[in-house]
Amino acid sequence: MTLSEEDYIKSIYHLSEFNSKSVATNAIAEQMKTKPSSVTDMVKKLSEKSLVNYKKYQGVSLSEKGRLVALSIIRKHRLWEVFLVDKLNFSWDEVHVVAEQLEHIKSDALIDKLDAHLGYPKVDPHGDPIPNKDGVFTKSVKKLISELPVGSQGVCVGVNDSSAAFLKFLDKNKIALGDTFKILEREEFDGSVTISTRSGSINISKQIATNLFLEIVDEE
Amino acid sequence: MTLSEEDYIKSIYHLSEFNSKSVATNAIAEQMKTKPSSVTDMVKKLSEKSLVNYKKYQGVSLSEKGRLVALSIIRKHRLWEVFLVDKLNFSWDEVHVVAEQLEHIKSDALIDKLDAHLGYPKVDPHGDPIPNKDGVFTKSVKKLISELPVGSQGVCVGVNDSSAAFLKFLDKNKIALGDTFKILEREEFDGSVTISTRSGSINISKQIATNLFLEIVDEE
DNA sequence: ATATAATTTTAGACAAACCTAAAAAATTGT
DNA sequence: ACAATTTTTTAGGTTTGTCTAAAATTATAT
Ligand SMILES: [Mn+2]
Ligand SMILES: [Mn+2]
Ligand SMILES: [Mn+2]
Ligand SMILES: [Mn+2]
Repeated sequence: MTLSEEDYIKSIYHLSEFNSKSVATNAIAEQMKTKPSSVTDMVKKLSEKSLVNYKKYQGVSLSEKGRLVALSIIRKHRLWEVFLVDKLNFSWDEVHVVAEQLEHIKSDALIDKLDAHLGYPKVDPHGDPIPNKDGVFTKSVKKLISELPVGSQGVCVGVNDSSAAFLKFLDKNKIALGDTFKILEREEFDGSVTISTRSGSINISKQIATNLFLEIVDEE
Repeated sequence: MTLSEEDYIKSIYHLSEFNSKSVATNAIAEQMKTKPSSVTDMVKKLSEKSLVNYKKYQGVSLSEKGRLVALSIIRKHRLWEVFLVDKLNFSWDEVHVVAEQLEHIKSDALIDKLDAHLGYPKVDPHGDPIPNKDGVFTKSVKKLISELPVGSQGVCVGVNDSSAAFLKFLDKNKIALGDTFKILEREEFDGSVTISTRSGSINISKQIATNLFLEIVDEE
């Protein structure tokens, strides 16, 4: 598999991660920052290799084989992110671009040993699950703050957007994974939400609320 | 710089490391496992970029700019090798192929932090020096066993051949970097050498003797 | 010195991954 | 229903790095 093929496979995986339907050529082009015609070329090649299901004009979806390839790249990406943060002291907003390169290094022994060296982590620095060798991972029961009712309380376990801009914003506002938040109030007008934190309560915009995952704590 | 350009630059560096003359097209082709015509193409491109000095039919040599590029890749290669051996418990015969990929990862911050994480090592697992950021490294005063007179005593500090086959041979014969050897006898007939080790004395073939470096210990 | 051999370069092709422009198909609005 | 718009594909080209075969140059041997 070439680097480019791997990035396309990963892109298709992420685009179909939640809606499960087939992915549009234009959507892939946008995510990969290429032109739709380039996507068509690549999709044909991936189809030849039985990595995707493709019929002209009908969009594309990963085959089981393609899904496993995607998960093995995602496994590598996230393990490297853990390494960069835990061992090399990168901050969580810097690791994505580097992991984007490291994920393509080909060596099973390397990933096995890296996994062991890191103590078999289950999630990456952004709270995303790390699949095991066989592509198995536990999808945690996390919900976006924007989708939770007022009164909910939970631990912040992940971000929906892992752009450096968003992560730096969180750092600046002293919001980190592992923090416990309670949803105090939602403003119907603009969708902003007031949450309680260790250091008092703050109001976060709707955009922030749609990018922060909580794992609900039972309120007995 | 593309991955391929980097590998060519590194190859030219290694081929001119000791003889200092210009490097032949065929020599590069052999090392890179490509055809001479491919080398000519690439050498023209590198010449365009002022990374090498090249005149038709006259061979090629690195420019100062090219030399610095070579050393920065070698720095990355060797730092990754240290990481693989020291942190991930690879054996010294397994690391070269993986480092061959890792050396092309582009991130200055990554290499700086890796260097710090490893405690600023001066040599790689094969005894080869690690250049600093500016391409400076101390070339140690090591000599091949085959070039030393009988009676010399020194510490084994490096290998000339880092192929897995040779390194495994050394492991099997309990020869490791850091061991102290004394050259007891040289057989003129076949160039084999008898050396004393901790565990007695052994006879090594001329081929082995031309691939092991000693750093001479003053014999006061 | 000159024929022979080896080395190096050129010419022309190919695959991978991208592009632009135009054509084809699907979707949408009235 | 069907015209307009959007999406997707096709056709044809480019760049990078490779190849084979042939030509040019340099080195070697008698
Ligand atoms: Mn990538
Ligand atoms: Mn991540
Ligand atoms: Mn390499
Ligand atoms: Mn080495």
